[in-house]
Amino acid sequence: MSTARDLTELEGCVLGLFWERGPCTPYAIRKEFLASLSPYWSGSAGAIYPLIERLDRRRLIRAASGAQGPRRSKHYSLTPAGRQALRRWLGPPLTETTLGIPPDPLRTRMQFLGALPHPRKMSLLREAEAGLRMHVSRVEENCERSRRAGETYEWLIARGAARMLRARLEWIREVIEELGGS
Amino acid sequence: MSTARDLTELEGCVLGLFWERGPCTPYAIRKEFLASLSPYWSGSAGAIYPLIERLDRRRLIRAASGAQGPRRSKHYSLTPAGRQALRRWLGPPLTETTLGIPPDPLRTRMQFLGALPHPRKMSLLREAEAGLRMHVSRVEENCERSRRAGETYEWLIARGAARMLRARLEWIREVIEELGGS
DNA sequence: CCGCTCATGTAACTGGTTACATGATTTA
DNA sequence: TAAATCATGTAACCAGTTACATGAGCGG
Repeated sequence: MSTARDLTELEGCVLGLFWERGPCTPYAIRKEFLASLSPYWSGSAGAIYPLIERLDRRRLIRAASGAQGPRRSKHYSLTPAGRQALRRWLGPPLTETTLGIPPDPLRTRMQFLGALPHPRKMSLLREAEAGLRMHVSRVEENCERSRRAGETYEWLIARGAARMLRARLEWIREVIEELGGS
Repeated sequence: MSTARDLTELEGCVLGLFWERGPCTPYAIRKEFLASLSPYWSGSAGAIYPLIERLDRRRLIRAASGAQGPRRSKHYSLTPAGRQALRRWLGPPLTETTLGIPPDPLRTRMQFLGALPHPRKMSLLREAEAGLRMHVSRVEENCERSRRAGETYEWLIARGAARMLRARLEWIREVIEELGGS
């Protein structure tokens, strides 16, 4: 039963954050996204606040009854239904969208590389390599930091991101090698 | 000059396809997306047709003047402005969004794995491993096929996807190893 | 007390999804 | 010729973006 509309990535993620940190304010959630290293999570106010309201209306979170911190900020926390929705969102089962080839705007662009004159093509590739190298090192620092701090999950996540970035970097090098003399 | 609104990923990609294949019908473009191995590209009619119209209105493509194939299908082709827009979209420069940590719904979920009871957690991980393995082998076949056919770009793209999937697979194994005992 | 940033919101827009509709062509 | 599927669309909806607004609290 319960065809209660599936959660979006952002919704699932917000529920997850409420689970992770217990009662907290919308802004605390929002900051999490603002601080994210991935540009995918914008944390724009126009996304978060209406979303919180939605979750509230669906009784997946509720304004924490107990007295809260300093002043006038509404704290929300996960309801049992919310916890269940979170688990459902996590899976199993995992969907095709979760497991399949993830989108990658860089890869997409590479497909049409031939539309650029050779010099520009090469400078694009060099820029990509440099940028990726920078991102890799930044994420790997992060990785190291959370490992030292013993935050297992954070560490695993950062590691996943690092592996992905490194795969992209090695791939770009392969592309350069392949197209270098064309 | 020309603050002509940036192209979306889908728009850029469609221009790229017109570049790749020359004059063709909206449906031919659409089929390309429908055939994609990545679930990210849905190829829904409601996305493609209005988009084609948009590109037409912006003079980035135009209905091919010459006589076309069999009957009553409008062929479009890239205009010079369209070609330029494509190159601009490709870069350089590359944006943060293009180079930064790409979104990965699987990685996102892993962050909240702790919300699942241990057995369910493990079965989720096993499902992920199995699914990824399947995807990897499927994409690697593709890779091999295009290598044999000598389609350099297709091959590079497939290779990028394969590397990404393999990175995810290895990562999931690492997660399993790390969490296996608890 | 003045101004800055915090925290919460909202209105307008936009690109993409879902689901349906419709003629044209092919196939059984 | 009847049924299927090709090819093109469209209407309603929806989540997220951009840009603006606002009051509360705090630091000079």
